[in-house]
Amino acid sequence: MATRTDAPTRREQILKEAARLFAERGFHGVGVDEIGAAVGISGPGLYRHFAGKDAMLAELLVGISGQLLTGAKRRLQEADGVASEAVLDSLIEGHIDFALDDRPLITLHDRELDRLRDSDRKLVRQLQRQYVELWVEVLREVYPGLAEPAARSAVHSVFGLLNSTPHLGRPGSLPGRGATAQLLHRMARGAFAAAGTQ
Amino acid sequence: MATRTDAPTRREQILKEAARLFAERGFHGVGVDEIGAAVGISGPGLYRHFAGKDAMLAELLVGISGQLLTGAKRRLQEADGVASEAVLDSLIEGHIDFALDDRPLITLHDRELDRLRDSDRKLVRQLQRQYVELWVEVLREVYPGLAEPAARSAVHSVFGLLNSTPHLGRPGSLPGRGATAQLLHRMARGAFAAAGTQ
DNA sequence: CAGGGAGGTTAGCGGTCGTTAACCTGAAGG
DNA sequence: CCTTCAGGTTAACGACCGCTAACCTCCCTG
Repeated sequence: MATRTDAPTRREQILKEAARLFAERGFHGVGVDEIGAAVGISGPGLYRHFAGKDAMLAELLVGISGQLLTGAKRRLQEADGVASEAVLDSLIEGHIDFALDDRPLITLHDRELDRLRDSDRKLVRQLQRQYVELWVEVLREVYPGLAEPAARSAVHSVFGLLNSTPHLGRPGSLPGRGATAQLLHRMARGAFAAAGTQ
Repeated sequence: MATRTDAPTRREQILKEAARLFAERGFHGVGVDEIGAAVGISGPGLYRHFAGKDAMLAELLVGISGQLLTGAKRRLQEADGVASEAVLDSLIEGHIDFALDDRPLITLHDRELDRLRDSDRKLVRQLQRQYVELWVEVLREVYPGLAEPAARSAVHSVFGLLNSTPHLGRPGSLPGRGATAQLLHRMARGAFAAAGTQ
């Protein structure tokens, strides 16, 4: 884990605030002036850092999809030779960490995809598909009887389950991050088990 | 089941098309001219049927929440004296039917709530909360060991699982409606079981 | 110390969008 | 047969929004 200690760049500040605002009010519901104000500059000032409002969304969505995929690939590589069950657990854990720590991004991820330029959307879709296929492979190792279409549906459904964290109330009304993560993990495994047996 | 056989009113046509468009491109991403064109009239023509664009969204969201709650109450009443397990199954079945048959509405339901006027949003939230509480009660009858906060989290998560249907590809690439419904049902039960035991 | 680029500012343009105004039309009712 | 009204139409207004233009001000560097 290469933890960042240096201060975030202006670009990163902007992306973070833009993600929050987009998640709260939707891409079209947020003006560039608001995004600028959130980082203490005027709206047009943003154009020193991004080609346009679309470019911010694109960078966010490509970034999320890429991060998820990269993280999953790393987990798979690290767990070479390990039991499939443990790999599946590792994938679930990674996704939960992401869902709990980057709620706005998780929200955007499946909500504003259609607002992207064609080329960006295709890229994001491709990354997402790879991520799903990776899960499907591991899942079918754990449950060999599971047909591929059913496995894909099961993976999408568990993503829906894990990505429900934004609906779980503000962080604080929850029983605590650890307990929530454990609950989600158990439920995901339970859902997969129910999909894979019978 | 009081199946409608008469032709849909103009209002209903508009609501249906508006729901589809809002789900596809977001509330702010759709213009009134487009909604009008979808039912064969001009944009301003809509104002003979609705006070404004906001009013369409409000009616959609209030309608969804009300329908879900009403359906759930009916199911609970019909199943008086029946085992809690069967009641839970009935709730799940009802929610799945809704998610599979009214995908655009399911999408809107948790996506565009913040675009509502304060009073409408409060109403929708109240209906949603009642719906959740109803599930929580039944769930805790089936799994008495489950604490209330955990039960609420579990219910929200299972909603996320069931509401993932829009991500499962167009209806046709699926293994068939019946099979999909069964898979979702099994996974929901599996997730609840995992939440409720240990 | 000159100069140049990075990173701001404000003013304003062009387009879009929700909404209103004014007008039209066909069918129903007395 | 005249009236009324539900349900349309087009034109246009005002607001907002993304983006560009033009300008300013540090700070770094040769």
